[in-house]
Amino acid sequence: MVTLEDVARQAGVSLATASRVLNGSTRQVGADLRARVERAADELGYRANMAAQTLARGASNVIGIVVHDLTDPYFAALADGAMRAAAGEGLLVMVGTTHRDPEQEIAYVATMNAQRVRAVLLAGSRVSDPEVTGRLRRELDRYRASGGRVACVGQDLLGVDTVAPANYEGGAALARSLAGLGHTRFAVLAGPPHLMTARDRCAGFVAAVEELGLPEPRVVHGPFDRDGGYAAAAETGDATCVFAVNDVMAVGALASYRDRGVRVPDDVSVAGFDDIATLRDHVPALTTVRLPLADMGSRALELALAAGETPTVDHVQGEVVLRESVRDVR
Amino acid sequence: MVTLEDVARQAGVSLATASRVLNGSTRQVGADLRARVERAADELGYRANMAAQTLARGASNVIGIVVHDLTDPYFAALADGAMRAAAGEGLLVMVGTTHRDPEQEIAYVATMNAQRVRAVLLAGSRVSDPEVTGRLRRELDRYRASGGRVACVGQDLLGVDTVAPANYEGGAALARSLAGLGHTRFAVLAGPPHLMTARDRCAGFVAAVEELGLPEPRVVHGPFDRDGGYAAAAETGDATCVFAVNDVMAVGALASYRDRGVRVPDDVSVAGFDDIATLRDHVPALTTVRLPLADMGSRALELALAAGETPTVDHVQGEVVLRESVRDVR
DNA sequence: ACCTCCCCGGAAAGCGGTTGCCCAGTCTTG
DNA sequence: CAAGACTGGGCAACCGCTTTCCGGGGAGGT
Repeated sequence: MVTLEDVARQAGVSLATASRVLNGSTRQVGADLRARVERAADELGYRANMAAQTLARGASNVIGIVVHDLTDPYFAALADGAMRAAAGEGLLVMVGTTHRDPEQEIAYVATMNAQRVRAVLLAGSRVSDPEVTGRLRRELDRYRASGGRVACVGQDLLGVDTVAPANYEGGAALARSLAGLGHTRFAVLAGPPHLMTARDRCAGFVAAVEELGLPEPRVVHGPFDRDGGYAAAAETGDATCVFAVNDVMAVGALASYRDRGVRVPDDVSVAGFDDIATLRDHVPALTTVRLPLADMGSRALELALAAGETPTVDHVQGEVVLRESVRDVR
Repeated sequence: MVTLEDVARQAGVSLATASRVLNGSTRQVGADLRARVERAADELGYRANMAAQTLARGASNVIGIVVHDLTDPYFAALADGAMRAAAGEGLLVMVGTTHRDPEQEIAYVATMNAQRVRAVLLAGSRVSDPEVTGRLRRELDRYRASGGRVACVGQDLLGVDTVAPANYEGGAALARSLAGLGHTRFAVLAGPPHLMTARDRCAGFVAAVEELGLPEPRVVHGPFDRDGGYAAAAETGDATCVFAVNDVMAVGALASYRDRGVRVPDDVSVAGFDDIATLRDHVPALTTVRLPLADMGSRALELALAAGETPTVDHVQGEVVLRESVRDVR
């Protein structure tokens, strides 16, 4: 392991000079010494020890991102947006995946605190359990107390900078669009009852439907993933239009209908939420609410890095995208 | 920022004792002192500074993963597998995305070396440019010279532990299966010419076709992504069966045919490679070569962590999965 | 010719932990 | 009961780098 000292010795200069040459400094170093140091470093294959730099400088150039599941394209897109933004700032990214375990999320915040990362981004839905949220919040406070910055994508209930997708409004807008096509009997594949994102989307949808004076949608709960959508789709009764609270579930629902010989959109219309890029070529093309996921990720990083006294909440609107998975029944 | 010293002072013990209580050690500490330290740490909200620990211990508990693109489900699955394995070992993961820029890949290796990560996993196809590969290799050697471990998913040309999907054999097996269905006129959406993974899959396919005495497939190059597949599909001539060297391209090709009114599989059969989970509900269901991506990711981590004198190369076979996107023309 | 100021090099004090070593007290054990 | 074996606590020397402060020497001013 070659250290700065080795380089300095080989170059015949002091540690200070070598440090100034190799790792940036306001101070100038004479051209000849500078060249000597650079040559020595190159010959020896020197790489600065970042742990030492972090310790000495008291600040690291790493940020942390905590997501539920990288194989879920929703989080992948979010993470990618944040990582591009981070790369633009010269920051490295440390990623944690919780696989939807809130305890893991708390543990990751603690770990990233220990890493003294510059900022932590929490992506993914909060759960409604106040006890868990409280513990997470305490852990975040502890981190912020020592100078850490935090931003969150999802619900605004941690008292930190947040990029909040308009889940409720998106659900409502979608409901109005679908009703506009003449649908009256709706069902919602609502995901887990405690997951805020799922709940808000569902609630917005249901509220809008009722506001239009239409019959209350049947709400079917289940897991938030493809298989959850598949299973829940079996219980949509006589609804002519089904809203799955995310695209991945919607795709599961489509598969379920296909397997059972139910035609989409002829027999039943299906809509999702998120507009996942990987799923855009699905047949039938999925009606959905588009969220600018990559932008949301990079925006979250911006928020975290900006000084911000009082927490900013960025509401981002979704855009209803009507595609062939829904039928105009007027 | 609360330090160990603060905790020690508050607990009225020495630094050494506090360290032994809080950050594990072979040495025992008396029950009363232990309790005092723990209480103090909790009251103060102490979190060990990992940079300091890394420096003092001379080893970090972080591993690095370098992928091309997280939003590509292939890499997401690989990364997820590796991350699960890492979590099982109590390791944290630092992720770098190169967006297919080989220079970025080299830069990330340098950075992760600086971070003194325990191991680096390089996922994603190597390119055939020997100059770039040489520089990457030198950077890796530099890292390994200082005790770093490296494993790679893809081609075995860096002289490190490698998980090598049998791209050539997979392509060949697929060709034989398709020929077995009676197809004779093939085309290959071959991706970029310099990308090893794409090249191997294509080469295996072409070789098997020729070995069967069938006419040489038409090979169309283009980008390795969805749009590349879409564009290339326009140039498949009179082929009755088209092999896209990955699933994402295949989906692009399907979209292209759909847009042009070419029916799949009636007019043309389409096959991909990888068996991406997110795409399994695609219609028509994609014939492909299944790769156990998550396993490959975790296996790569294992290889990297194992002591291994001479580099191990793990060949992983793909499995042809016939689905509706190909037609039996016998 | 002298003084000041600036520029650049080096010595050394941290940054926040870990751990080898010494030491006092308590336990065995012959 | 003396002597060796443990136990558990603390001191202090690092780990590799940054940065403050000090000093020497050359340039510029008078």
